Amino acid sequence: MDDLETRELRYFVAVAEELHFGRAAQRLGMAQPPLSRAIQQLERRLGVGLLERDRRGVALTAAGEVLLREGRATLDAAAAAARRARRAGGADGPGERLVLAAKAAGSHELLQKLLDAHAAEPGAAEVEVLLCGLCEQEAMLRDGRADVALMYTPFNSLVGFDSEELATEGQVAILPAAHPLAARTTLSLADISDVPGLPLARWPRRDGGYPPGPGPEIRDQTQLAQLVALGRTVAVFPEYGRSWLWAEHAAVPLTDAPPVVTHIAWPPHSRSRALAGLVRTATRL
Amino acid sequence: MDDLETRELRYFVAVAEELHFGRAAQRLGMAQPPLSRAIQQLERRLGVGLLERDRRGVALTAAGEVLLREGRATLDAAAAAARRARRAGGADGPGERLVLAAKAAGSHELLQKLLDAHAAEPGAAEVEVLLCGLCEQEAMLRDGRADVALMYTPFNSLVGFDSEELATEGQVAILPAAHPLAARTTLSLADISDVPGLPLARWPRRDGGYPPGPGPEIRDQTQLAQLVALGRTVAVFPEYGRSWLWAEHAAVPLTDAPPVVTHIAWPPHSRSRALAGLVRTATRL
DNA sequence: CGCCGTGATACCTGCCAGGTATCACAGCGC
DNA sequence: GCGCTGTGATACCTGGCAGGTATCACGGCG
Repeated sequence: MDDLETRELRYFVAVAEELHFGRAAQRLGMAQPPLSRAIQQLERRLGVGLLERDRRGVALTAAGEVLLREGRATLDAAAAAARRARRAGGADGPGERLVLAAKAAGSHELLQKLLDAHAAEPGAAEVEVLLCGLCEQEAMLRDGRADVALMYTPFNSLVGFDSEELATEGQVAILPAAHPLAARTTLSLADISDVPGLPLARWPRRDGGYPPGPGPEIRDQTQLAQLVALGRTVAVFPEYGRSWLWAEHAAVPLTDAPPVVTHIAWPPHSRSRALAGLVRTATRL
Repeated sequence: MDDLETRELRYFVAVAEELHFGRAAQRLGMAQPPLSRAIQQLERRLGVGLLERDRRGVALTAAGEVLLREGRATLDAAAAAARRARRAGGADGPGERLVLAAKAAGSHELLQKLLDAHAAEPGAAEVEVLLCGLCEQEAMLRDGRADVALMYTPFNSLVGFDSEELATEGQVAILPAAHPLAARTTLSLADISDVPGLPLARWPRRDGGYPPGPGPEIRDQTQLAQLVALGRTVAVFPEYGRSWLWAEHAAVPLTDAPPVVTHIAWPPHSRSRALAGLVRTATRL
């Protein structure tokens, strides 16, 4: 059967995400009629209805859901192909360059040790560090902006990547130093989940949404630090968070929070010497 | 930057595989000049040389190698998107259908048990079994011909898939019943690797090539069975091979061959109820 | 009953993918 | 040396299709 063109997938993904032909067309920088036509053609070629148009917006069919998921993966793969090929050709003079994606709020100590150890290796590839927000490493690996990433389970998902475990650590409660609970030597999740006047901070889920609850929605570490210092919230955070604590903060170990495991992860089928070297260095730390 | 179209990737992959514009064009069902032009355009758009033309054939540059690997993955993803969407829409009447890929020469017992157990589950999805050759399950999962597969490490690679371990077993030497070694109760790899007049059969590697050596190149299990029965070769094979032995064959356990682990594997990010049910059934066997 | 806002249709046009014919060049047999 | 063959590149043309504009059909809503 004839293949899907990435153009068609781009169009479909835009419509499926917006659930609105007009807005999708605008986002794609084109007029609405050709977009409608393109989607109709796609449906005819696949022999399957993708969208349920009912005069008041648009809904995905089961087949549409599948194509949205697989289409996104395909577009990521295409973007990755372009980026990686471009990079492989651009800098063939000084040897390969690696792009390492890491959470900006991640463990500075580990990152520093990894970069130092790698730089000390003879013939090590140059490593560019790409710091990202809370959950973007996965997307960066998938679409080729990064070659390798530091990921933290259970926050990041390792599904679809190769990885090696680097370290395991507990989590702490980060709370205002002045709060009575800050004096405790250990806490449990139950202790901090229903404190009057000190709601539990809410981290974004993988889909970008937030779990329900009274606490503030956290977008980055700075914001969290400020909120805790102001006495407005308490948060669960990995041990390495101790390194950025303010005087107004206190960290108390949590006995029953799930442990956080740091992994180094990379796209499957990557077989470059530079990447292998960095991974080897990392596992030896 | 503007995306790559799958058309361009198809063209490039064809040329990169053939290393010959004329043959590639023929394979693509088009004339050579537009193909040359398309590749030139692609190189200009990426800003990177992909092929080294030197008047006597064509060679891949470093960037070309990268684009070949990533391009194949992208094309597989696109094919998978089309197939899975088509299937998701086609059979929405009787519930989801699953396509299970399994090696034709794999363990019949395990497959039978899995299918029986799954069929006994209430509300189980219909499972279509797709039997394939020696190493095709990976490609089938990647390009959407199958939804889930039984894979055998170390023969299959699990890189890029999610999987669960199902069983572990040893390997046996399969040799002519009349041969003196057939009388032994156990053997080591050293015992069978240099037997005069009985060379070791060579299995295909993952890239489709064969390791060097004097023994015959094996393409399927029937061929192997015939060769062993004729006294022409000895082969290393998982325990489950005992089920298809002929009277002319003997199987002797190998003490130092790597164990074979059976996994059930599926593409990452598959989150269908039907698949989850089959995997759950499999892990409970 | 007009008036939006939705997606679909009709129709036109310019671009580009692809075809044919040909070139430029390197090896090679004589 | 001189064709001959086989390589990829170039020149030029054409048809189809992607995309634009104008408009329709229709459902909610004041």
